[in-house]
Amino acid sequence: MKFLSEKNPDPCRTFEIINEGLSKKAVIILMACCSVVYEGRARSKLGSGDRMIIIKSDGSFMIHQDRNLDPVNWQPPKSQCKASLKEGIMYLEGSRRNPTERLEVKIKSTYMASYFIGQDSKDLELAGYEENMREMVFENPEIIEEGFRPVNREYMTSNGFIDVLGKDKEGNLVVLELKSRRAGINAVKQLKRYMDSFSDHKEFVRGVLVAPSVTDDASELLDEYKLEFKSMEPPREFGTDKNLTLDFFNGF
Amino acid sequence: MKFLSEKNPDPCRTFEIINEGLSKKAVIILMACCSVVYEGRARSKLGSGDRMIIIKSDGSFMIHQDRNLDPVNWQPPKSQCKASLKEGIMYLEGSRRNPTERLEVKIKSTYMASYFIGQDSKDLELAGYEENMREMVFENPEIIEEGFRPVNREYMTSNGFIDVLGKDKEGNLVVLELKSRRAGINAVKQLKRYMDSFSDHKEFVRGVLVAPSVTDDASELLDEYKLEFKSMEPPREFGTDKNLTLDFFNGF
DNA sequence: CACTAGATCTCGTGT
DNA sequence: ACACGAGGTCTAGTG
Repeated sequence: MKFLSEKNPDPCRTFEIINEGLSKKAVIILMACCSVVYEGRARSKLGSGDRMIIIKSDGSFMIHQDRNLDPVNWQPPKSQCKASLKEGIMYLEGSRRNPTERLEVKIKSTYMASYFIGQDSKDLELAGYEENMREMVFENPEIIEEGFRPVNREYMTSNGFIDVLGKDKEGNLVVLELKSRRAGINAVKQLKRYMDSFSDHKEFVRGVLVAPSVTDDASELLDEYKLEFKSMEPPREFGTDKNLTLDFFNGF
Repeated sequence: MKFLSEKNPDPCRTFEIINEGLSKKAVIILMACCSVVYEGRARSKLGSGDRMIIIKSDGSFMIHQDRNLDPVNWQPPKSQCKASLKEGIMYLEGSRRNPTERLEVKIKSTYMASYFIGQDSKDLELAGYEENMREMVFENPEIIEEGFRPVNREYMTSNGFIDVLGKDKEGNLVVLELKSRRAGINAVKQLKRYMDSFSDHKEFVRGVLVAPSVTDDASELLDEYKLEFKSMEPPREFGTDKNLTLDFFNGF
């Protein structure tokens, strides 16, 4: 990895380092005392304080305080970033169109200015999502109940897409609503709305909420609507190489 | 601001710097080649690559790649973070309970290790939200229409909270659904659901979607449901000092 | 380009 | 602690 890092650079030198980093498509990291204004989808201002400023090579621009996961101000990937020096003071501007928005950072003093050019080709492999549950239901329908057969995934109704539409062993239509986390009343209402789009259907239609667990009020609402609940955890195997899961915390 | 930053520290020195930063409740920043595994609400693994690792003083823990706004792996505020050295290799672990989850980072090599102890007491001031619209409607009801009087905010129905419930000059109940941005069909459906909870009401009830604009399909749906639309921009004044908005981009 | 729906959403707020 | 709603949500996937 190529990188440059300097401590307590003056505004002029900070300006140089940032421009060098921008032209090299590096990841830029500043620790600085700064104030921020934003105008675009909303509008915000942030008074003076010590923060971390990050500009990534894809145009992502973030200002992080010493608290919270989320940046206090930011600009999404592909935004234009440029530095400027006015009357000896450094400004950073991130802007984009569609929607039009602008972020301006006034740098009072810089404690550290750095940029990094590294290698990172690997993407995250993930498991434990609703999508994985859907796959599992199609691969092994019996986990819903004996005789269950999935028919459609992402079945379109006037009230949105049904996660899984299937039939039980009696031939009744079954609407599945999948949630990878504990389901609340909104999940039940969502399922109910899907059920409503079958209100003109002649035969009986079952609705089943499939999730690891439900909240108490959601459970009551299920009873009220005569809907069912099936407890299921989202599968946690990685797609490609199942052996990876055997020594998950050792062999990485 | 107090800080320490070293280039290319060996694993042992990296270990020291991180422990120093943790004990001082500093913000720690590492640039390192690392691999990551996560297990908790979901499960993930990330192969080797150059990344930025941030540990904030509130326990927030993030691994950022050179792309995207969001960290590729993370642990929320208040999680426990500790470093360890096994057979000359540095590991970072972030963990918490409720839900139980664990993030482990294996550090192959460190390009830079730093920690910072700064001052930042300022919080973000925001404007341009639904809440501000609601305030505006209560302070100046005539902007909805002549004779309009707000009665309740956050009025509870079986289908959720109504943004603003009021009466028009004829005494008819009026349900307002506020959106700070262009409203789509979901906003109309939401308003429709609120209207449904008044279906047993004897008198006529009006439903008005209040937003800067609506999408075409939302407009059609409004007609179909016999609901109204009132164009309104969210206010963009800051709560405390309205003068701030006059020279928004100058006086910061 | 828009629109949809999920997320280790995060974050605040109310109970 | 839990549940719920809003977000400058972000992000990936379709049409």
